[in-house]
Amino acid sequence: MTHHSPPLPHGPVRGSTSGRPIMAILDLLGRRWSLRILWELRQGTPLTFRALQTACDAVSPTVLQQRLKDLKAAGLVGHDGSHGYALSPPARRLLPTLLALNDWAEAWAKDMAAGSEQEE
Amino acid sequence: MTHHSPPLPHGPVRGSTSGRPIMAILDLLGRRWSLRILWELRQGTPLTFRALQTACDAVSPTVLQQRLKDLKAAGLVGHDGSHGYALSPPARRLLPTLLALNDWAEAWAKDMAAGSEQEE
DNA sequence: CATATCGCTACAGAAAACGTAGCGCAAGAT
DNA sequence: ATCTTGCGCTACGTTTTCTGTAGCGATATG
Repeated sequence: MTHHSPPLPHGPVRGSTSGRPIMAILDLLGRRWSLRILWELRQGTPLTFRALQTACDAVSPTVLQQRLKDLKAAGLVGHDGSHGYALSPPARRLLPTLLALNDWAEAWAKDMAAGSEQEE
Repeated sequence: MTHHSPPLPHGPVRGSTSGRPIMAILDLLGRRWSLRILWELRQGTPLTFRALQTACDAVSPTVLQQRLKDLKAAGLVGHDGSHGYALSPPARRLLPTLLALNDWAEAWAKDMAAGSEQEE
């Protein structure tokens, strides 16, 4: 486990000392389950720790905890004690991009299916 | 190193057996350096293995090789022997989303800077 | 031949993720 | 008051992934 510093918009992150925000978010989202967590929270309704764990296919609580910590430090998720975890306002502004990714993925799947018609 | 199966649009991936394309891409992009590689290739000009390695802050060749293999299997990058690695047409359609992420990150950085004015 | 760069691999050590178990706490039911 | 249920979260040993460094064979150029 140990303590790594969670990536913040400025300041050095893995793979870049430039402090460019894109590098921080690329680092943060490039960790296992980060993107998935945002995806599962996209509906807007808060999810409890355990509900989130279930939604993420029984991800181990250790990583989920670590990731939520990272995402909280980055100001992307908040935890309302009585309701659960939810996206912060900045994170909600990321949703269109996430949905665009989903659309892209659908088209990509079709491409791949078409492109491998003769093989396998 | 061991061989995991790279995530493909359909078929089971880590954290989901549904075969939904979004799950596959969330898995693939949620691996270290995946997003960064796409980012560094965004300009369109092919990069050699070593140039890409340099661009990604001296990422170890083992992972870069592994990631390129995954991304190739997913049809996101191609390797023209004489020029280098470059984004495939489907991956190029992902670029607007990547640039949107960049824009979002800039705004996010401002949010964070403003939100932590009184602390630290 | 000597040099240089290419893509890529080997390998050992470090870090991250996994899976399982269970803690302390709070609210509801009996 | 006790029993139960679900909560957030932690411990800990195992497995997987990533890292860092070195260097291979191939190709090109002098």
